[in-house]
Amino acid sequence: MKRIAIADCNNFFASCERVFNPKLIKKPVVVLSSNDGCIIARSNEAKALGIKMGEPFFKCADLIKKHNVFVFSSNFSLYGDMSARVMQTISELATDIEIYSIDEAFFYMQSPVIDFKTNQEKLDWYTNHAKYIKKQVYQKTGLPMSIGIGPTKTLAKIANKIAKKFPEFENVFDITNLSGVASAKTDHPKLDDILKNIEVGDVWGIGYRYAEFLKRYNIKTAYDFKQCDEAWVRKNLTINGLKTLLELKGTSCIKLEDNLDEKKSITVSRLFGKNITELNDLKEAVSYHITRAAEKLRRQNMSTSVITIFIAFANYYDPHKQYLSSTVTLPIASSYTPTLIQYAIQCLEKIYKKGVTYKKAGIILSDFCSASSIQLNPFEKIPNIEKQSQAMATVDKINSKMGKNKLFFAISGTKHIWQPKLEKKSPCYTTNWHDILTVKI
DNA sequence: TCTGGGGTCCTAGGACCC
DNA sequence: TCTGGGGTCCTAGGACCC
Repeated sequence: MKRIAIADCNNFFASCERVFNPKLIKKPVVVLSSNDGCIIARSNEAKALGIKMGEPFFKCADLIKKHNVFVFSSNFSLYGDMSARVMQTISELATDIEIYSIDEAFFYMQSPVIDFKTNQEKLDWYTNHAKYIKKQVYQKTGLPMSIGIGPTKTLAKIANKIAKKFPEFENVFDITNLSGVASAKTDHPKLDDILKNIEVGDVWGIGYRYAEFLKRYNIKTAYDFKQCDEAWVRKNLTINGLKTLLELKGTSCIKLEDNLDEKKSITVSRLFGKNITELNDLKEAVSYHITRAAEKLRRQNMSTSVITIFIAFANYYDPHKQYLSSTVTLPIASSYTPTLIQYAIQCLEKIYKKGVTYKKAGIILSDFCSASSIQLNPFEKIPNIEKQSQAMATVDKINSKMGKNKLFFAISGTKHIWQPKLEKKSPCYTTNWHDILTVKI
């Protein structure tokens, strides 16, 4: 039978930095999120120092200084490029690859080998083949990876955790091959032992909220969850929770997907460099975000018919509401920046409250259709789509040649007092502070 | 005009993932 | 306890239609 494997690169961003800088080998390395925010990747050495994932940078600055940790600002063009090479290598050795994130891919494995003595597939084939893939990726990219194998995506994810945790497995673990006893059966006692040692919140699909909820019912481990009543899970954790439960029991419910590269929505949002209160400043920010999103949309050759805008309060004056949002459905799908800005501003005006401070604005485009098949609405004034797309193509061309936002819409303004802090405060930890690689995305 | 039942669409919010 | 940004999916409730 087919196995599902999940491969992911160990400490991906930190490992990418290392590939091009041998000085970093065996040294603690961290990578920061945009806006200097927080730690988003750590090498094993940095983990060993107790630096936590997602920790705000300023909180661990002392620790970083003390242990000469190498700090990098994130460089997404580099990571994207490395990712493409990793995925290319895997796809040459597997069928039906699903690129799940920048550093993870699911793929199927099917043993071509039959053991003639027992008339069964050779169980070790999966582990050996995964080790081969891992080796190839390392040879071609210099990036270390781990691979977990299971009968379902959820169990493969658990196998992947084990592959990472116990060095004796050399970063490859097949949960369908426990002590050489057969295959994809999931009532193997050893599997239950594994699940008893996995916290329920560490199961793929069970997040912080559900984990807290389940703990109130004394469901603490993956094994406890596996014993739950299906109807109860369906009722309290929605259909997705039920799928997770069934997957733990060995029934595959979450299939591999192919064209994940066609986005169904596009979000652009940023915290402001400083809090703002004025409607005009919000308009500038929203227009700017819409402009960026529309560029992405056109690159996908899509038009959108739903725009959502949201603004987040700087202060929690209402614990139940941290932001305001408004959604509009366009009568005719569009990718024409001025049209999208016009609708977005209408939304903004609807929700804006005077006398409140805001820390963030964002926009979401959704419900796409192909730019060439826009449904016209007989009751609307028909836009000259041909002309509009020519105009946008020209703007896009100029901006891609001359630099982002060289040509922009007046409403986006020029003051940009809302813009995020750009000064990448390089804490000069002298000897170990490296030039930040900042590449325009 | 509020009397039954059924369906769809939209919106807001909540959960999850990396 | 959300620290940043970008995604997907599900559900409840209201509006509206026949």
